[in-house]
This record gives sequence, structure tokens and C-alpha cells, in this order.
Amino acid sequence: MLSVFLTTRGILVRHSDLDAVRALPLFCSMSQDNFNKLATAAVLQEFPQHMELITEGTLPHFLHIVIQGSVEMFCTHDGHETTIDILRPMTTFVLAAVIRDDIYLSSARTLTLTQTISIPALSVRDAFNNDFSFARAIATELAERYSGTVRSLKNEKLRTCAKRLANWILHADAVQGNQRVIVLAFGKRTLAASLGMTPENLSRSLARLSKYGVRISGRDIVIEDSFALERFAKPSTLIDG
Amino acid sequence: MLSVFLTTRGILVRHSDLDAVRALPLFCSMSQDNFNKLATAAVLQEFPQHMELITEGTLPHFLHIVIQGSVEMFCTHDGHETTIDILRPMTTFVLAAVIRDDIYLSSARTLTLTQTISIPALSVRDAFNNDFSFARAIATELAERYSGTVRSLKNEKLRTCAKRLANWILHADAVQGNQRVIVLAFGKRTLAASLGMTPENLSRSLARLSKYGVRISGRDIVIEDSFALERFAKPSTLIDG
DNA sequence: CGCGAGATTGATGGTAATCAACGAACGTGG
DNA sequence: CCACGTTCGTTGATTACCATCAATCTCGCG
Repeated sequence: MLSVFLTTRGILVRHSDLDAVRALPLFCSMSQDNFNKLATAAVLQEFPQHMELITEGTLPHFLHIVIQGSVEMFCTHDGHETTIDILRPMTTFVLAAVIRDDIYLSSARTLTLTQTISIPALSVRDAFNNDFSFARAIATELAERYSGTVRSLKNEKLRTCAKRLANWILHADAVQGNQRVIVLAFGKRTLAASLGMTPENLSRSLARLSKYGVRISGRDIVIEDSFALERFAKPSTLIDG
Repeated sequence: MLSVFLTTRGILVRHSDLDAVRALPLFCSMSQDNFNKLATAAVLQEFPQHMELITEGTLPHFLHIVIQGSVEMFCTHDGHETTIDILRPMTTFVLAAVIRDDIYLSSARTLTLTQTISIPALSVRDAFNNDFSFARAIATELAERYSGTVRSLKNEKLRTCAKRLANWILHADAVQGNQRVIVLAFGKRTLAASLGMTPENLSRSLARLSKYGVRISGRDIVIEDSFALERFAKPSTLIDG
């Protein structure tokens, strides 16, 4: 599927995008020479909504960077599906699989119209083996990712649905500037998946949070009493970062 | 607590242990010079059973390697505790925290009498910044760890207690050489924790697995019908590795 | 205006945690 | 070697949490 898009939609990367990629922690410290090698091999791709980009169990041919839109990492097993992460610009994905040169452990699909930059895995591994700064940046990035996954694991194992939701609301509010109004960037269906619950349960959990000053106003979530919500949520830097 | 042991129990590392460490993927490719620097700063420590080695939320001063015994990584939050991983020789731990130079996300305690080698975090980061091969080895190790954590997350979110147990039995049997008899290396209490369930539930889950040819014989778990067990467990290389 | 996807609400069942009690195994000291 | 006590494991009863199924509701869009 990817190769189709490579030939039909793959285009040269815009300079503005390239600058943004260059500024990422993963790429900012490597030599200009080595970055140029990656850049010339990179392609910009645009995907429609709800398109599967990669499939778990297959081998990685590219390192991807989300430039625009959003990408959902998910896994399926025995008739069940679960969301691992939702990625927004500017983040890389499948770096671990590229470095290990081993199969993907999760699939990826677009949630919206999405643009990515894809760098051939061979080029990435080549740079990894020849650019000291890049190797260090990759290690640092993977350490961050590892921490993030451990946090997710703790979030799953130590909190109930309602608490995960409460903490997600607090975190989303902080990211959006403590306006006490959260505007959803995607549907509640997707939010439910990313919080590890069913849409039905998200509805019920939101209803339960009204006891702690959470009101739903159309597409918005309003925090009326952040102290009450925090007392219930019990946010922790050791889980929420 | 650690510093007490450093002064009272910390001793020079034996050459045989050092050779074993040198042979690990993480250390085998670095220069002899840089390895020697780490080795001279390293200390061998012995800890009694059930001793907390590190506490979540504190900063890492050492990279640790389990030489003998076993170490449980666990997390606590809001009155609950969960086990993240159980480490046996020869594995390193808290590498991500050392590289990030940020707080531990989980605590560690010994399950048995345990020996570790501890390398000062400063020395590790120094080598990370000066030894290209070591930087690459760290990236590779972190990629492995990342994958392991994603697998754990999938195991938690996509399987019930009984299925996790069934797959654990199959995996443990494979590790011990397909004898169809698993001898527990630790108590069922700890096994329950590492499978993310209560001891009560482990008992009940084991009982339920008798339908699939799993028998308990004293301290051993016997697989009488591995086909039936596999049909129930549905093992997957995308989760179990 | 009416359709259809997404969201909510209700009813029900399954899974696992919790609480409580009992039984088995082990180590210790007599 | 036995008696005892402590810990660990099992079993039972109950409750909390969440998934599932089904029905209704809402809203955007043709």
C-alpha cells in the first residue's frame, strides 16, 4: 500500500518542512552532510483520512514523521483492538522498529488528512552507524519513548477509566493553556480508544465527572472546579509526566 | 539507603563478573579504554532479600546490572501497587533514567539474595558522549526495552488474566526447554504480581486452566495437553516475542 | 425534511478486586 | 522430633468495574 503512494503521491519535500524536521531534537545535532543525505532520500506523502499506513507484523522500510494531521497507533489481537498512542506533528514513529530492523509491533492509521515525511530505513540506519550525534539523539529519543510507554502502562494498570479520563482532561487543559475549556481535536470515539475504554464508558465516565465540576457543552469539555477534579484525579508526575 | 551499602558492602568487582558484563551486548562493542573507565568506577554490591534498591521519583546515581538473584521493578500510586518487570541475570536496569538524567518511574526491590554491579551514572553518560559504539549499543538496548514495554502494554490491554497466565506458562515452558513441567523460580504471590493479578485470582485462573490440561503438582506446573493450552492461550509473536 | 453516523442511555453479564475464612507448608524453638 | 506460629496459598462470598448488546437520541449533511 505504501509503495503505491510512493509512486503516485510521493513528492519532494518542501524546504519549510525540511527545516522543521531539522529542528527536531532527533535531527538537530547531526552533521549537515548526513542530514542532507537523509533529506534527499526523504519523500513527503499525503494520506486521506482513515488510511492504514503500516501493519503490525511487517518489516519497516521507512522512518515516518507526522507533519500535519494525526496518526493513531493501534494493535489488534484475537478480535480485539486497542490504541497505543495518538501522534500529532512533529513526531517520529516506528523509530524502534527501524533501529532494531525487526517487525512493527503496532499498526498505524490516519485519523485525519495527514502529511508525513518518510525516510528510508536503510538511510536512517546508515546515518545511525556513521553519525555519532545522531546515534546519541536516537538513544535519547528512545529513552523518552520508553518512559512514555512505562507511563502508559502505569496509567492502565493503576487507574480506573474515570481516573484516566479525569487526568486526561487536566493534562489536555494544561496543554491548551489552562483555559478550563477543552476543545476536542478528534471524535469521542477516538478519545475513548486512546483512553482504553469503550465509547459507552466514556459517556458514562464523563457523566460521573459532573460530580467534580466537569460540564459538557456541545463539543467542549468545561472544567468548573479544577480543585475538585484534581482531588479526584490524583495526578502524578510519575504517570502524567 | 544505597550509599550505606556502598560504604559498608560495596567491594571491588571480581574479574569473572567483569568479563560477563563485558560480554553483554550493551558493553561488548565499546573500546577497551572506555570500558576500563567504567569498570574501575563500578562496585559489586550484595543485597538481602526484599530490600528496596531504588525508589520511584528519585534521581539515578547508578546504572545497575543484576549479576545474581532477581529484582522486581514495581510502581505504587494511590494505595495500589503493580509490578512492571522481573529481572534476572544478566540484565541492566534504569538505563533510560540514566540517559535522560531524570527521575525513576519505578522502584526496584530484591526478590532474593541479589548481587548487582553498579556503575556511576556520570561515568555512563560520559562514555555515552565519548564512545560511538557504546552510544549505538545504548540505542539498540533502549529500542529492545521499548519493544518489551509495548508488548507488556498489549498483553495487559488485549488479554484477560487467564490468557496472560496461559501464555506465561507456555513461554516459561519454552524457556525451560519444553519439558512440559515448569518449576517456579519464585512464589505464586510474585508470579501473580508480575502477571498483573491478585494471588486469589492466580489460584482461580490456574484452576480454570485444568480444562486445558494444566495440572498443579506441588510446586510444579505440568502441561498435559499443550495443544489445548495453545488453542486457549492464542500466543502471538506480536505480544510474546 | 429525512437519512446516517456518532453519541448517549439503559439493561445485562463477565471479569477481576476485595474481604473473609480456612487449610497447607515451613521454620523456629522447645 | 514434635508443637507451635507465621506465612503462603486456596476457597468462598460479595462488590466494583467495565464490556457488550440494544434502543434511543442528536446533529450534520444531502
